[in-house]
Amino acid sequence: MSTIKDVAKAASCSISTVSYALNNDKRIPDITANRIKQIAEEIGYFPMAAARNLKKRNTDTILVAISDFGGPVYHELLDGIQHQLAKNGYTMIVSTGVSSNSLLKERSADGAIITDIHITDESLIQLAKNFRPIIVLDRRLHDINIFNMTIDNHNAMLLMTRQILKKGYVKPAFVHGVKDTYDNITRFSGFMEGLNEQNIELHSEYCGNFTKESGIEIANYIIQNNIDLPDIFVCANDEMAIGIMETFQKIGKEIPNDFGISGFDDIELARYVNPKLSSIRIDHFFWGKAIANTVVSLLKKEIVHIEKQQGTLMFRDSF
Amino acid sequence: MSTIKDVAKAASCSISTVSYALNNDKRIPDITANRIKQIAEEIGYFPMAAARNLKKRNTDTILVAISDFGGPVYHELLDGIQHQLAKNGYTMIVSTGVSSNSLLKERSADGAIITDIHITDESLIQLAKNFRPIIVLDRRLHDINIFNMTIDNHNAMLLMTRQILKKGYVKPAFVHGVKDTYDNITRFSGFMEGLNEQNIELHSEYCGNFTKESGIEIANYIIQNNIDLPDIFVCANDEMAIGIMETFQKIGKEIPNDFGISGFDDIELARYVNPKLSSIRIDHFFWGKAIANTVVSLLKKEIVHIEKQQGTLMFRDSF
DNA sequence: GTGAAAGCGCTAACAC
DNA sequence: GTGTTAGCGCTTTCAC
Repeated sequence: MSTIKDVAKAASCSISTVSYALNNDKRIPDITANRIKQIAEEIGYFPMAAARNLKKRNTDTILVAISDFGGPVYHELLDGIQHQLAKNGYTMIVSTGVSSNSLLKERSADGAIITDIHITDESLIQLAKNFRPIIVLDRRLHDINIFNMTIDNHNAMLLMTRQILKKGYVKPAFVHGVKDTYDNITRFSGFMEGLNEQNIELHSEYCGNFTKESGIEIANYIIQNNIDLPDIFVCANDEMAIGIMETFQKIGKEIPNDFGISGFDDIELARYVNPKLSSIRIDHFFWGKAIANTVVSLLKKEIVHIEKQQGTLMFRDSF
Repeated sequence: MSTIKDVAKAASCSISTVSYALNNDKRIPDITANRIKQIAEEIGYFPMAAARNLKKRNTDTILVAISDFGGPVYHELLDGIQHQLAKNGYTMIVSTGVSSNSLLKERSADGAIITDIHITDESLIQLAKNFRPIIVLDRRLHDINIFNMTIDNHNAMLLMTRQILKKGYVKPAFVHGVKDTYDNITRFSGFMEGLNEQNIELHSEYCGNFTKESGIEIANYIIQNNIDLPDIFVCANDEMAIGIMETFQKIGKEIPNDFGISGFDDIELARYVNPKLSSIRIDHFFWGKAIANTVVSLLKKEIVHIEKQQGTLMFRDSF
C-alpha cells in the first residue's frame, strides 16, 4: 500500500506539497500540481480515510440506519438520499442492526439519518450529546442536535378517513402496526379524528406489527373466533392489509362487497393484489432528497426549514 | 467529545491502562478493568474509529457495494450477510454509486462484497493490487485477491429449459438483460445448451436491461411491428417477464394459451402476477450467510472452499 | 512556492 | 500490573 510518503519520494518533494497538490491548494502552481497528481495516479496512491478522518475530525460520510433491508419501503428513500448526498460530495453508508450502533458511537460518520425502530430514543439522545446532526424519520425527539423529518401521517390518514366515511362506511376497524411507534400512533390519531368529525364510532381494533404475517394472523383470529366483521379495515400499512385481504379471500369473502380495506405506503404490491388496494403514497425519492439536503445544510451550519412530508391518496378498488 | 485521555484522567491511570482494560487485555485485573469500564461508560467514552483504524490498520468492517436499492433481489442477500457478519464481530456497511468507489479506495473496509455492475472489472483488478479480499457476485474475475461467488445460472437455466422443451414448446425466444453481464451471459448459455440438446432452434431474441420497463418496451416493439410471436419467452429475469406479460395481456393475449413465459430470481411479485410466473428461486438469505462466512474465513487467512449457489425451479402457471 | 514539524486518538512494544 | 513512548498517515501551521 502506498502512502503520501511514497508519492513525495517519487516526486522529490515534501509530503506537505503532495498534500497541497492533491487537495487543490491554490498555492501550488498547476504544473507542479498536475505532475504530482500524475505520479500519485501511477503509483496507485489514494489517501487513507482513517488517517484523513483522524486529522480532519470529519468523515464526509453520512450514515443511514434502517431497521432491515426486507421492507419494500426503503428503496426509493435510500436512492433519493444517495442521489442528493453524492451531488454534495458526501458518501452515504447504510447499515442495520448492531452495525448501526457501532458506526454511530465510533463516529464513523458526520451525520446520521435514523429510521430504525431498534435504536432506542435514549441511545439517540445519549449520542446527540456529542454528535450532530441526527435526523430521525420514525419518531419525534426534542434535542438541540436531533431533527425530526417525518411523514404527515395524521393528516394523510385524516383525509383518507374522510373519503372512506363519505362512501358510507359506518363500522370501521383500525389495524395497528407496532403500537407505540410514531407511524402507528399518528396514523391512528388521524383516523380517529376523521371518525370524530362524523361522530362515527370505532367498531373494533386489532394489533399487528406492520408485517403481512401479522395481517394474516389477525384475519385468522377473527375468522376462528367468529367475530363480528367491520365494514372496513383501515390498516396502518399495506402489508398488513394485503395479509388480511388474502386470508379472507381464501374463505370466500369478497372485497369490497363484504368489507372494504385500505392501506398506507402504497407499496408496489398494492397495485397487484386483487382488488387493487387503496393506499397513501409517499414520494420517497423526493423525500430522500429533501432529507439529504437538510443534512448537508445542517453540516454547513445553515438554517434549515423542515416540513412534514405529505402523502397522496391513491383511490383504487378495495373500498 | 471525550477521548481516552479523559478516561485516564478520571481513572487516575495512564492511557495504556485504559486501552488495555477496554480491550480486555488479561494483564489488567478484573477489578481495575471493571472500574475503568465503568468510568468510561459514565464519561460517555467510546473509541474513535478513525484513530483505532489508523493504528490497527484494519476496520473490522466489510463493505457491500450494490448497484442500487431499487431492485427486489438484494434484501435477503443483505440481511443474510449482515446476520452472519455480526455473528463474527464485523460491521457491515452498504453503499451504491460513487460512494462505493470512494469507500473502497480510501480503505474504509477490510473486505468488500461487490454486486454493482457500475464498478468496472479494471477498477476492481486495480483495487485488488492492495486490497483483499474482494468477493464478486456478479462476474467472474481471476486475481489472487478476488473471489468469485456466483449463482449457477447456467445450470439452473439448463434445467428450466429442459422442462420447457419437455412441455412441447418449439419456438422459444430469449429475452436478454444487460447483454454483457455475467448473469445474462450464463443464463443465456444455459438456455442455449438446453436447446442444443434437443436440436431446437432459437426462434428469436430480444434485448432488455433487467427492468420491467424494458420488458414493456420489448413487448410493445413486437406488437407494433407485428412480429411473429415465439411460443415461449424465456426471460433473463422476472421483472422483464412481468413487463412482457402485462403488456401482451393488455391487448388481450392469454398466457399460457397464446404463449408461455418464464423468469429468473423468483421475486415476490412472481407469485402475485396472473398467471403466477414460473421462475428460478435463489435462497438469497442462505447465500448471503455463505458469502459472509467466506469473507470472514478469508480475513482469518483460512482456506476456503467456494461453490456456486444453486437455484430451485419454481413451476407455476405461466407455461 | 515549499518544507519541517506538530499532532489528531489510539494501540502495543518496551521498560520497570 | 502499570506507565512511557513511538508511530499509524495524514493535514495544516509556521517558517523561510
